[in-house]
Amino acid sequence: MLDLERLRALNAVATYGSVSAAADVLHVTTSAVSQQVAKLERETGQKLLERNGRGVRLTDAAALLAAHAERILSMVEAAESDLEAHRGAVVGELAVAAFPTAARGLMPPALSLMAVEHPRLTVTLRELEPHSSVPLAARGEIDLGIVQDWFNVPLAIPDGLVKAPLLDDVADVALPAGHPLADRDVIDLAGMRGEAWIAQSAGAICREWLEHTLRTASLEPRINHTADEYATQLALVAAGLGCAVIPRLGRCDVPPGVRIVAVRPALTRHVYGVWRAEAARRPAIRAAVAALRAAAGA
Amino acid sequence: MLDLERLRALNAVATYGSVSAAADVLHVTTSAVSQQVAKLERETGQKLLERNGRGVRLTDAAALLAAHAERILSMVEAAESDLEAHRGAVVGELAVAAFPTAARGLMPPALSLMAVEHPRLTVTLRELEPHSSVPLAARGEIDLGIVQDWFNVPLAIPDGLVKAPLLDDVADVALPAGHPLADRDVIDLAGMRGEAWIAQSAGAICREWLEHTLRTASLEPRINHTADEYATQLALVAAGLGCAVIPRLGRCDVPPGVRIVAVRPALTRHVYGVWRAEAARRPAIRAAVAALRAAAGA
DNA sequence: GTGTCCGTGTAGCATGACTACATGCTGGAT
DNA sequence: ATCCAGCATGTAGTCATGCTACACGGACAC
Repeated sequence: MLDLERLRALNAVATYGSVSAAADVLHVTTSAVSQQVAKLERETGQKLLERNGRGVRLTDAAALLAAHAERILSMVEAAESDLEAHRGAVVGELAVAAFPTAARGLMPPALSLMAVEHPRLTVTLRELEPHSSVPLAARGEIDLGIVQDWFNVPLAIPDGLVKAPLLDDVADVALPAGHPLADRDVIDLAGMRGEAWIAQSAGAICREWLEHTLRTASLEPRINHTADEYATQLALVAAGLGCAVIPRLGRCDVPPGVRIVAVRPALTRHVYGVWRAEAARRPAIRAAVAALRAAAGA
Repeated sequence: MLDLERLRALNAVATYGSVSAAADVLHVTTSAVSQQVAKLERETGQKLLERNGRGVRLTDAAALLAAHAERILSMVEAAESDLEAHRGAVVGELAVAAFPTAARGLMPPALSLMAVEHPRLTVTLRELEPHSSVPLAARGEIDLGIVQDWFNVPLAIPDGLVKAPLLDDVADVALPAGHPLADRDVIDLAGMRGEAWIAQSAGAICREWLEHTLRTASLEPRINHTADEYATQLALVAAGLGCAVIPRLGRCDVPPGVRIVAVRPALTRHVYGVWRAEAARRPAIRAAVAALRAAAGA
């Protein structure tokens, strides 16, 4: 492997025309330059300098190598300045995971914003539930996790992760159009005693929250159908098979036969970002959080 | 000024994912790699590696610098290759790897030829399967790899490597002398339904090719003995334990009790050389390829 | 010839890169 | 909970390498 310092010596000789001028420029003695070029000759197996009167002349090989050296050295310099410019800049790669409704309701505008403001940052998105994304964030497999919890069921965040709120999202109740409460402007949960519910399957955060919330309101949860995707839940509601709680964030079009009614007091979930404490200073993460908040406010 | 060796260390860490893997590839201790990167951190004033579990992860700055390093190192290599091409003389060292039958059927005459025509070139040979030699060639640990694939199962060549065909080799079937088909001049595969086969162990290129070929001919591969060396396969055939596919290149003496029969259509494998694109102009490589082709034609 | 300029070779010193070994931390197995 | 293996980092010592200072030899000008 060629050595950069030697290439620099050769290039200086080529540029300034003599060993002594090159030595001046490089702030070393002529002897040092001479030795460097001599080593380059030994390494490449080719004669590079020939005596010419009181000075030296470059051989063809030396001219060729010096031309390469010129380009290589300028690339190295570009790398240095790029690295210097990077100090505090938003560049590189950022792996983000978001739960489904955030992935479609929050990420697209945030990604667009970042693409404009930080074109040198490559963001990759995975749709993951918090119980998957939190451990992945903890061990650094993703850089940023978009997670949620409900106001009355906080999500456990392990040590080493920090979180910051992004937005609060309100959920409404979806009722079949023919339901007695379907035309109200707002209802309260206590009025829903005895209803059949459609919810996520057991273990999902929203399911556990729903059960917990209903029990808190002294209603026994009766969940007779499960579907992880809200579009499916809405189709089940439209078929008159029960009620469902549908967050506003990332809500899809509501099919005919479904009425959306607000709940009092509001059912609120908190959406926030989590990332490794060690990575907290990464400009990319700060930029992503800023973009997510801007997208949430819009 | 950044140092090439340090960039190489960082790039190896980026490429191979850990300090210890990089140390292996660079043939130094982990301590050396760690110290090199630490110095790079001091020089650039930026953190490059952070601990991540038992390993390390690259910071954004490190990823950026590694990407630059990749390009710079490839330019340096191109400069070396160009300089060698300028000289035109075939001298120096050339590390070649060849799969077994090529190592004995193709390399000896090629090496003899090169010894005569290019006495100042020192060629060293390693016997390696393509799946070993291709990555070694990709990272420059060998200069030239002699690899093979079968006409119907092409070998994947990573970016940065170029290939050139050397010869096409035909394989025949080895049968026990008492086999009903043993006295044919030529047979076709479809006539071998139900035969027991002897082949390389699982994972070998020839083994996978045989299974693929038999399946293509609607024959279920029944491989009841495995042996990586053809001499062993032939001994098993001689003992009447099955049939085997034996290439002509590098074929050893056929023991008594074995008949070699051609197959129609011919079973053909392609043998070619692979080397790094950056080194393509090296006269040593061009000379080696020429010698290999001469040896193949002889 | 003599002096001056320039590049090369040699000796000695200082820097720095590598290895061997010890240490610290992590994650999985018992 | 404990032990163990894997990985990275830190330290001391050795060895290689680059530098300077200085001596030397060829080339041009007078």
